[in-house]
Amino acid sequence: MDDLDAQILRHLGGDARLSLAVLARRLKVARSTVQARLERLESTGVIAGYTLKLGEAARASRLQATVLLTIDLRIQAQIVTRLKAIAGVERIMSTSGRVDLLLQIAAPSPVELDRILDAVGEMAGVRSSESFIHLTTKLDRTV
Amino acid sequence: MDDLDAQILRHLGGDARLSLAVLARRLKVARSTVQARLERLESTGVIAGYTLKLGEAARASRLQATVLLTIDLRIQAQIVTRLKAIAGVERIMSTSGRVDLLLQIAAPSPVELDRILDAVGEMAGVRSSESFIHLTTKLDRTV
DNA sequence: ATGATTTTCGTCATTATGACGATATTTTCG
DNA sequence: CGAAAATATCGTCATAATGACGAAAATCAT
Repeated sequence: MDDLDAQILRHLGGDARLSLAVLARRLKVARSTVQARLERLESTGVIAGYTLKLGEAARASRLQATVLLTIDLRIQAQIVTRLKAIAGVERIMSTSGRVDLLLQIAAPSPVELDRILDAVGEMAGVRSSESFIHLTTKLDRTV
Repeated sequence: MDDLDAQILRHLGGDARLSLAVLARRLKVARSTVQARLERLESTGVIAGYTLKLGEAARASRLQATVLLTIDLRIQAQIVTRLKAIAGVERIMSTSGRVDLLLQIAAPSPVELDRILDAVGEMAGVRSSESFIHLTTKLDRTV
């Protein structure tokens, strides 16, 4: 993970569909160098994959929410497994702090979001849940 | 936004570096059709961009945190502007619920993370802040 | 220093891209 | 309904990018 790797990550973080050839010209190295570097970054698990960022036009039909959960930690693994089985659950993180798990949820409609939030809140082992519905995204420069 | 568009989004969501040609073969339409569709999805703002997902190998050297803020809503715009100026702030969302803003923060070290959290917490107009440091990512199928 | 290992480079055959005119399909409205 | 207009899809060029791989350069260990 030297400077060249970092630059590759930064450029692809900005536009993951950049061609190897263009990237190589920008970084002023041979195309095959970038190709080798990228293969290594992928195979060593530095890069987990490539995805797209939806714009406002698409987010309009997508309600999102963040949920804080405190749970019975003895059955955390079980809870995580059951959360994964819910389609709208997009991210699950364990945290240090007042809560144990942090979820990010997406649903196509308020009704559906409500259904998911209920399902999560009433799951066995979930002691408390608090949810925050996303209104507008003011910034998103997620890597 | 018909079914073909949705399929294009789904495939590129899974792997944003798929070539147009491969994508077209998978969807069994002409490559130029996918090309035209994709150009439209991009120009109409359905797709905001393409980015990469970092794997555990890269996340190891990246501390992340979620922060809940209640603020003086009269100067929300100003606060958002100042938050954007902080390098580690990756996402800012306004929310309905007990808090006003939800931040996602990333830093290369605990010291740096602490510095950012302090800077945010002591910002003028911020009434209260609560932060949750991410320990492990149990699931990430963010679109 | 020198042999081993890793990294970078150049190049070939194959495949993908951008551009665009030609069909086909859908929409509009008399 | 049915013809004109507008969209969408397709096929096909010339150009560019990719994957593969051997050769040259740089780095590392002893």
